Amino acid sequence: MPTMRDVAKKAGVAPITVSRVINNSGYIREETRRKVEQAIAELEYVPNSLSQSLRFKKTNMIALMVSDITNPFWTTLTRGVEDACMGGGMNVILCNTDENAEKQENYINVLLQRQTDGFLLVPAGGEPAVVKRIQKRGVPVVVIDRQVPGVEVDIVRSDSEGGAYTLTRHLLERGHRRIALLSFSISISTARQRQAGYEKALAEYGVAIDPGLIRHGRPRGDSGYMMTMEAMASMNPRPTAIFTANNFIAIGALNALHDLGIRVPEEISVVSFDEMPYATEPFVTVAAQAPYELGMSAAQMLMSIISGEEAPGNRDIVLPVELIERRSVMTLPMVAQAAPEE
Amino acid sequence: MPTMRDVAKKAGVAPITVSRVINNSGYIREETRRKVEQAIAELEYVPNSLSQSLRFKKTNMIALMVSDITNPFWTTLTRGVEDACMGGGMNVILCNTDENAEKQENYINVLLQRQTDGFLLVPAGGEPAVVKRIQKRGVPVVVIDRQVPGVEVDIVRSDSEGGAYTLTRHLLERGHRRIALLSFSISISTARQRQAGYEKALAEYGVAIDPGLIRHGRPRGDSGYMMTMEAMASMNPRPTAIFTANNFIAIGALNALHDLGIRVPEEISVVSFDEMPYATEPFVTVAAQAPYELGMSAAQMLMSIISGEEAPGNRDIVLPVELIERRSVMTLPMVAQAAPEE
DNA sequence: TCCAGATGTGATACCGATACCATACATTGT
DNA sequence: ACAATGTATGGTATCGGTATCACATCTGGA
Repeated sequence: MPTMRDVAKKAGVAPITVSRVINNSGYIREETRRKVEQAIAELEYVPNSLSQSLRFKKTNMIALMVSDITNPFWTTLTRGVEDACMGGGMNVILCNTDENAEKQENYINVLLQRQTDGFLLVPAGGEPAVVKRIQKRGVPVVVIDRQVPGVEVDIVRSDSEGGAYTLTRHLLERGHRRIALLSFSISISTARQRQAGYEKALAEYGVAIDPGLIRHGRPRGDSGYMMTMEAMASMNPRPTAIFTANNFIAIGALNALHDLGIRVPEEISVVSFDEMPYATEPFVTVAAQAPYELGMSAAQMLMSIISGEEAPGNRDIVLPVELIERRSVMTLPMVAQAAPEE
Repeated sequence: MPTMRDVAKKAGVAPITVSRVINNSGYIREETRRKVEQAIAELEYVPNSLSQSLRFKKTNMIALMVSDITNPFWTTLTRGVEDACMGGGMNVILCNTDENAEKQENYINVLLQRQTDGFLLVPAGGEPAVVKRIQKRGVPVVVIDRQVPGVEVDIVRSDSEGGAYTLTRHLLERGHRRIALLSFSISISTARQRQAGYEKALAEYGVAIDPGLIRHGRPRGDSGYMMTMEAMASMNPRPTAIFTANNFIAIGALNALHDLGIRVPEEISVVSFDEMPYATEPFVTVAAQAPYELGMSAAQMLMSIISGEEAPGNRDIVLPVELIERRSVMTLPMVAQAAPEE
């Protein structure tokens, strides 16, 4: 690994002159530049950015911490972040927390030591302490997807409540009254907000909230499968529709229903939050977030905070969610249905 | 951001003493240790690993460059790499090349500048130059998934040829003779080897290879969709089975068949390389690779090369592929079939 | 002719942590 | 009593690149 000094020796100049050639700064005679460039080429010299980062106190790296790298929602978001950073000359360090606060803690420690310029954080565990710890070090943070209570921080997220409201209402309008909600831990704000949207729509239709129809597992396929199995066995009478709070729960639920021989939508309707891009045959009616745009705008905000263009604050950017109607919802025959209370 | 000097000043000692406390090296009086530890706690001091890396010429970072981060195959592999590195105290930088040689080149430049300790590379574009360039700098590389011609490098991959042979034979045994192969660019060695396995099985059954049944697109869903649409329109007579060379092509193909109203397996059989973990209802017979193990063993090999336990070489580790039989293959009625030429 | 400014190059110090050597005192053995 | 060793701490140089200041030499205008 040749260093700048090696190049300088070979070209017969001082190291600083090599630096000037590389950075095109200051005055350089044409002949000197030629000599230096030739030495660089011959040695295949590559500058060491560790020393540059040390000098400038700037690494041009930002960390993106997501909760589940196997979920296309997060990888699509990652693409948005990458594309936004590409332009800004920033590099993205992608970290997978697995919704595990301890893993998240470890990553943050390592990344702080590495002098990461900024954090894009999908906070695991819903603990405000993590965010505060980063902020205390003076490192910019933008939170993605979730709200964190009791911290002043910029957030970019989707309209969970609105999307859940729309989906639930979509079911209510088609005659459904017993709607199971298969969700994940309410320590995550999106789970709370999706439940709030569900309850708001039910309330508008004068339908009492039945806690027996609500389950909280984890946002993963196996959990969706188990919740569905359990729900179909224990919910009596059986719900006419299932609302799953994310894409992976939906996939698990569909697998469970298939294994139980319950047909969708003939015997039960299914709607879900999140798009399911890898479904072999997308047929589920969903409230689709815009993960790419989410990543893009969060990254842009973080970069402009890092560069000082914008001050850190407590912005709350909420991106809209789109209802995509497919074939997983059955309209029930009208039997003495209450009108909405509007 | 406090530095070691700040801590030293606060504790009334020299910086080197702080270093000794942190690293538990040399002799420290108990009282001095206490003072230093208190100063560290009060200032919330975090050591700067840039300077450590600069000093030790070791960053404890390895780069993992995969071709498509939205594909669960690669994210599962990534998990294997992460888990292997966790133990070795290594951090993983995940990069997504999108099968794009230029993007790959950029990442490698940045990572070389950042003094990355080693590379786990899924080479895009099949060019040996990339690998050589890294090796020339003395940075260890382990190639994953693909062979690179004309380079001495360690490789960890799956048995593409064997898996394709098994799948094709599975179809042949069930009476299929017109088998379409929907694959991706033969600049990628796995595409060549899967095609070789397909052709080997056909040859054993005395079936002539019909180039009209073979398509080369990209390993993505949209490409699978388009190839299938085109194939169904142009292949005459229509093949009785489709062999897709990876999971995303399979998903695209299934979507296309669904849109064309062609039922699987009643009207056409489908087999595929790679597991499809997010299928709502996994029913395709596949040759499943073991991506987690692939990542794990590649990472372990790289780490032992970095630590000097093993020397870099040209090992070729080939992991077996498992045939998982599901419901996407129909046994054809036996009409004057040639016996295999064994 | 002489000086202001442009042009071209180098020496030194610094970013933050630590290896190496030096120093100083305490303890032990002979 | 004194060397040998153990204990405890600090000064300095170093990793690789670059900002700052210093110092030449050259050019053009008064």
